[in-house]
Parts: sequence; C-alpha cells; structure tokens
Amino acid sequence: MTDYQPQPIEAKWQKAWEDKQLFQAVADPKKEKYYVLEMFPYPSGKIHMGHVRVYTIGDVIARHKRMRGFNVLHPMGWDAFGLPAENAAIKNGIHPAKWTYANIDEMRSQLKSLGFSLDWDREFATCDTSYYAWEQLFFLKFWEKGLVYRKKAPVNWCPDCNTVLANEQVEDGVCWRCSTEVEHRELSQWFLRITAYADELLSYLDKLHTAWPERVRIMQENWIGRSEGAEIDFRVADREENIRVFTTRPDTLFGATFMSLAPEYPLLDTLIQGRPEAGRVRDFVQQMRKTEHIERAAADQEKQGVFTGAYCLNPLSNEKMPIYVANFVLMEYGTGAVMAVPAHDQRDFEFAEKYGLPIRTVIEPEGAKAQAPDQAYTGPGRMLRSGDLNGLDSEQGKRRIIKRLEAMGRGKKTVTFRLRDWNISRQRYWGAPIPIVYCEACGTVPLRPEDLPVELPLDVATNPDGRSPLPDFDPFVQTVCPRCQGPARRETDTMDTFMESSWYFARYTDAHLDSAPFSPEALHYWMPVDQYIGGIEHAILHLLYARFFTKALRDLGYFSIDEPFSHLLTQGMVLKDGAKMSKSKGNIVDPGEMLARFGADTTRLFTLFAAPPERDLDWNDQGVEGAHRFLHRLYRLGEELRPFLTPTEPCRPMDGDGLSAAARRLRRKEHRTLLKITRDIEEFFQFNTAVAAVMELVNEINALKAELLKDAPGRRVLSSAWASVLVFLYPMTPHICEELWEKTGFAAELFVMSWPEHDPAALEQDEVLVVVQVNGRLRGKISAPADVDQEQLKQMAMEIENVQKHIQGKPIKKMVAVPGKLVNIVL
RNA sequence: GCGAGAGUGGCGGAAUUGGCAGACGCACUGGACUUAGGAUCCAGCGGUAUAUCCGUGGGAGUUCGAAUCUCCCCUCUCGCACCA
Repeated sequence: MTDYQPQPIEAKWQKAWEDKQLFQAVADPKKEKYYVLEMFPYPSGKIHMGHVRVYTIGDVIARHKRMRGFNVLHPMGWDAFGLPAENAAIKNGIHPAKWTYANIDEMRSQLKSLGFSLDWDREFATCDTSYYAWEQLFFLKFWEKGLVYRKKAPVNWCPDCNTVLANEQVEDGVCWRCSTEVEHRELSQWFLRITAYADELLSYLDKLHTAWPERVRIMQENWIGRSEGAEIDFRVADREENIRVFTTRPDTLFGATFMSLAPEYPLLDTLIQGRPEAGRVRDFVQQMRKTEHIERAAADQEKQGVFTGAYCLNPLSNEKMPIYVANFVLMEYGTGAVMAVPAHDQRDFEFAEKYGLPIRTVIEPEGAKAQAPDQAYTGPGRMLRSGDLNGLDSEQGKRRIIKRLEAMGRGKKTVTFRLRDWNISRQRYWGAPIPIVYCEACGTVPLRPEDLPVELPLDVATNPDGRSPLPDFDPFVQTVCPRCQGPARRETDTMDTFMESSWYFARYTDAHLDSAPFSPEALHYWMPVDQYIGGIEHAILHLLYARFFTKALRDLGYFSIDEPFSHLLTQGMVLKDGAKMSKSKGNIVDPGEMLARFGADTTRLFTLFAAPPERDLDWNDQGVEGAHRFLHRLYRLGEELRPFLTPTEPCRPMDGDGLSAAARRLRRKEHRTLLKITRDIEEFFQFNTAVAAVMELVNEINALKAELLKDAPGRRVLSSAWASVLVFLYPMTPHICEELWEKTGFAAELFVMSWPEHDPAALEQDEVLVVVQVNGRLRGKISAPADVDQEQLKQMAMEIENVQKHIQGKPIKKMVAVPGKLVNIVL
C-alpha cells in the first residue's frame, strides 16, 4: 500500500488538464454560460494567502458549475500598472516592466501549481500595449461624449507617492495605499464625469439586491450620497449679488436667522470690500487655509466663524440676515453657502449659541410640548412662525415653499450628490499615457484614433526621488499636433490604474482581439460576470469605477448590459494570530511553503474548511495538519477498499429492498450529503460545512465498511458512496480525487463527470428518531416507524420510563406531537 | 452620533424551517501498537454540586418548545460622519 504523496499526484493531473486544454472556454450559444471571476492580482512578487483563498473559492465554483453542465469562463490576468513596480525599480535598479513581467512569471507558476481551473489562453497584463491601447481609445470616446474634461482644481496630493489621488482613494485623510497624510494642491487634472451617472449608479444598487452584500450596497449609497432639497437664492442687502444655498429643509426657511459661507467662498472678497470687518475676515480665512483639511473636517471641531459685516435678505420674510464665514462650511459640497437655521440644525445651533445669534423655532414635533433647550430639533413636525404656512405639516411645507420660491424665481427643487468626478491624472511613470497633446496653436488636442496607441516608452530611467521621468524625456514629449502638424507637447501624466481594472473583465471575453476592444458576439455571450469574488476593500473604489465604466461603455455602444457583476461575494482576510499578515509583525504564512510541505489540495482544503468565505480566516498551522491528515486518511481508505470496489456512478440508483440496515444507512447518508453539499455550494457558498459534510460521509464509510464488505449489495452501496465522496470533494481538492478515481478503475476521468441527482427513495427511513420532552426538556428518545401517527407517537412517549419518572403522576395539560420530530408533554 | 454585522466549549466554527445546542475539525485526556512517537488506530472531551441541575453576551417577553422571534441593555468589528 502506497502512502499519499501530494506533489507527484498534483503535477500529474495538472499536466493532464493542461494537455487536454480542459479549461479553455469556447463560446457556444447552444450552451448555458457561467462566468466566474475573482479580482485579478497585482503582480507584486509572490502570491499570498489572500490570493490562495479568493482563487480557491472561485475555483470551487468554476469546477462545480462545470459539473452542473455550464459552459464556464474562468480567466486570469494581471493588474500590472502601478506604483510598487516603480518603487521597486527605484530601490533595486530594475526597470518596472522587467520587474512586473518577472513577477507575473513567478505568480503564474504558483497559481498553476495550486491547480486552479483557469483559462490561461485569455491571460493578459494591463501594461501590455495591446491592452491599454483600447483604454486610450475609450478616453477619446469619452472626450467626444463630454465624459472627460480637464480642470484646475484643489486635488489630493500624496507626498509619498508623488501623485494625486481620487477622492475614493483617500481614507480618513490618508492615502489608501501608503497611509501618508494627503495634502491639497491646485493642479490642472483630467476628470471622468462619473457624476453624470450618479443617479443610475445609485438606483441600480436596488437591482443588485440580495445578489450583492448589503454592506457593499450601503457603502456605495453613502459614497454617492444623494440628497433631495432645494436651491434658494438670497439677495445680498444693498448689492446686486446673490448667494445661493442648498438645503434639504426648505420648510425651515422662516427659521433662518443668518448665513454661513465657506472660507473659500468666491464672493467673499467682494462682500467684505471696504468694510471694517474685512481685516478680521481675511485673518480667519488665512488661518483656515493653513489648517489641514482633515482637521477642519473633523466633526468634533469647535464651531468658529466671523461676521463679514454684510447682510442678505430672506426671500420669503425679507428679514435681514447677517452673513458669517464659518469653519464648518465646505466649499466642495452643495454651493459652499448654508442658510443657518439654529433651531433645527445642530451645527447652526452650536454656532448661534457661541455668537449670540437668534434661535427661532419654526417646527414643532407632533404632540410634544417643549423641546430640549440645549439642542436643535431636526425631525419633522408642524410649522409655526412661518406666516400663512403655520400649522402645516413640514413635509407639505417643503413642497409649498419650493413652489413659492419657484414662482418668484428665487429657488428650485434640486438633488445634490456627495460623489465627485473621478480625477484620473497621475504624475507617475508606470501607467497608461493619456492620449492628449498640448499644441501652441491649437491648445489641448486629443489624438485621433489612428494615432493610437501612445506607447509608454520603456527606455527611460526612473528618477530616484520618484518623480516621473516622462516630462524630461524628449523623445516622448516632443510631438506634432494632429490638427495643425505644428510642434506640440504630449501630456505626461498617466491614467489612474483603476482605469485598467474598470473593464478588464469584459476584455477576457475575447482577450486577444486586435481589431477592436471587444467582439460583440463574445461580449454578448459571456457578459455579465455571473459571480464576482474579491475583497471588501474594493467596496467603493474598483466596484464603483467598474460599474461606471460599464454604463459609460454601454452608452458608447460597446455594451448592452447595465451592470458588470450579477452576483458579488466578498471574502474575508486571511489573518495569523488574529492580525493581518505583515513583514513587520513576522506573521506571514507563505503559500509556497505550504505547497512544498502539504501540497495544493491540503492548502485549498484548509482555506475552505477553516471559516465561511465572508469571514476573516485565522490561519492555524495545526488546522492545516488536520486537513492534511484527512486527505491521508482518504487516500488510505481508497487503497484499502480498492480491491473490493467496482467503478460505480455516484449516488447510483438502486433497489433498496434486499439491502442490509447498514447498507441502507450509508445510502441514506450519501444522498443526504449530496443534498446538503449542493445547497452549501450553490446557495450559501458555505464551503466549510460542505467539507464537514464530506468528512461525515467518510466517517460513516469507515464505521460501516466492515459490515458492508460482507455481501455484494453492500459492496455496491460502498462503491457508490466512495464515488460520491470523490465527486463531492473534486471541486475542492481536485488532484487527489482524480487520482483516487483513476485508481478505483474508472475508464473516464473524474472531470467529465456530472454532478449527481439524488434518489428520494434513498432518503426514506423505516424508523425515525423522535425526541421526547417533558416541559420542553429532553427526557427520552424513541425510534418509531416513519408512518406512525400522532396518537401512537404520544402513546409510545408515555411508555418511556424516564418520562414517567418526570411526570411523577402529575396531570398532563397538553401534549404536542410532531411526527418525525418530537413529542412534548406539558404538565 | 447614524447605519450594518457579530457575540455559542480551551480554539475555528455548526445548527439557514422555532423542535436532540455544540456537527466537522483543532487542541487536550486515557488506551492500543511500538526500540521510539510530533505517525497510526480506539475511546473520551460544555460546566458543575453528577441530577427532576445549569448552559448559546445580560435582562424581560411570546410559545408546548427560543442560539433562532419581539423589546430593553452591554460588548466587539466594519462602514459613514460638521454633507447643510
């Protein structure tokens, strides 16, 4: 009897699969497709346990769906542009391209040795010119559609990465990648008009209901931040100017007692001109400019402001309201001006308290007598001190006031979003060039599609300080204007690498097409991605950008779908000792080492078994050994049973009569396990319980094998159960299953098997276990014929000695009997 | 502060329909085999006062019956947060 040796088995089957081109997907309209995709990796060097986990989950789904008869697309590629390549280049003197492609080679071979059923024919790296060329084309199409524009704006600057960042890439004021505090700079940058799709990005989240985790939907909702309200114009007293505010509470207009402006408000200079307050206002603004943005934006910051000396007029009451500059008003949101209603907004309340401004209640909560004097009432209610609108419900009041303002031309109903346009300019080298030139005569000129691609020059040396070498590299910069043929300079910023990941999933459908970004037929057949899997860290970032791109490419005529990912699974992190793995903590588990010690099947099995996919997984070396032991036992069991088994289809239909009790028991377990695993995989993605269920089945085989080997029907049941174990386990640990399958003597390989159907007859039991309770507590168990009725059941329950003991002759108030489940005797 | 999720043995976790709490595995204990055991096999393994007992963060409730449903509270994780 040979011992289980994973490495040769795994190498053998990986080669067999590759030789047969088993996982190369071919579009076939006659077959139902299933597109499963995990977020593609950044080629950072070697794969880590997080990769092992996500690709294992995806592989189980891919292999399972193939057994279910689907035409499965399961591709892989590389998110290959980005800063680490550049930083490594600076540190080690290797060119980013060389570093990247070397890493890809290393990681590809690691993924292959994990036995993932990937279609490697569709592989590409986003730094391939043949990939990003199409992205440059999209940029030009977006330009034509007005979806891309250049603007000078205050932007997030990461001093460590030496580049700007989009709003989504700043978390709590620090860079998402390196955690350096972000600064603000005024720069001319390229923006994608994602806000044009704000409404659709929001409303379609509802359609992803149940198919996307609620957490992710809520995070996107918050990020998009839609609020309904009104824009209202306030005339500045004694001047021509207007101040426009946005408010969600037009119903509180009569309670507005002053006006607050952001320190950056453009009109401010004009307002304070020639006033005695001008000096103080300028000092305040100066001070605010110096304060870092994060600090200013903190909610616990004390309210501060200064009076400008100017007044504005309430459009309905004509009341004179003093205009303040306030630290808590943000120029980026709404109009940068806020009508202050201290009685009904907590911030305005605190501000009014501090500076002694009037607080006027105009909304009274229904039924309440007095409101708390130390805070604002922000709920709905009945209107008062609001002229002829007194007594009206505040919701109605909103509509009435908006109507009135609209009639006067002093306001209108509007919707405001928190979402900002996507800044895609990056001042870094290792990215896709933006296809724009700056011509002395024609200004900013987009290239023509026939000028593409703008190749990123590879023969440049990176700067030690991280600055992009592109602006100093004349062969790249110096060009001619496509419009006038005069001298022009190329744009030297590159595109945000999130651009590449916004459409890669669609490119896989025909990955090497060179006449167009997509083939319409392939796109139509394969898209959308049926199951997408990745980390929660992209809840907003990548997943929002990809949704936007899908809609934008749809409106350019490329796509016919609205959403890229029908179902989303967000897997948890892999931890060690309760903490994220990191070099500094020294708690890294290396997949390479796991493969060498235990093999791919053990590594896969443990990551599936240790925790459900959504939860964090704390790596446990002893747990891995447990998984390894299970495979050893399985292998030994195969060797032991082999001489007595005949190749038999899993969950084989057979006549139950004439089977021994043990045989019927195993057959029932086999079919129950099929039902459980099918549900665990297809409905809940609960691979941990699916593994547990197979372990139970194996335990049952071990317990009953001696009995079953005694007669031919028993051996048939055993053969079927054994085949089932291998089929059930195959999506999770495919190599050992193929090997044992072959050793069992099957002519065809396991990968051509389809997922079995269960036989209802096999689930039937002659005797069922019924629990007997007295007052809800377990007091006995009886084995009763399956078809016994309630009355008989009650009678049988009463005959149990321990039950009688607990009844102690007391009168029985009630008896509940659930056939097949329990009897409860209530005293 | 708001929103979402979670809290079950020494540990990871199971119970997805309200019906045997602790599946499966790890760790641990005892035994077998053995020159050896960090291999393998067998048995045990929630607690204790060992019984008409207690037990799923705490408290109340609904129910014949609650880890599961309702209400209140506590703790933790994640997200959002001067967003007008």
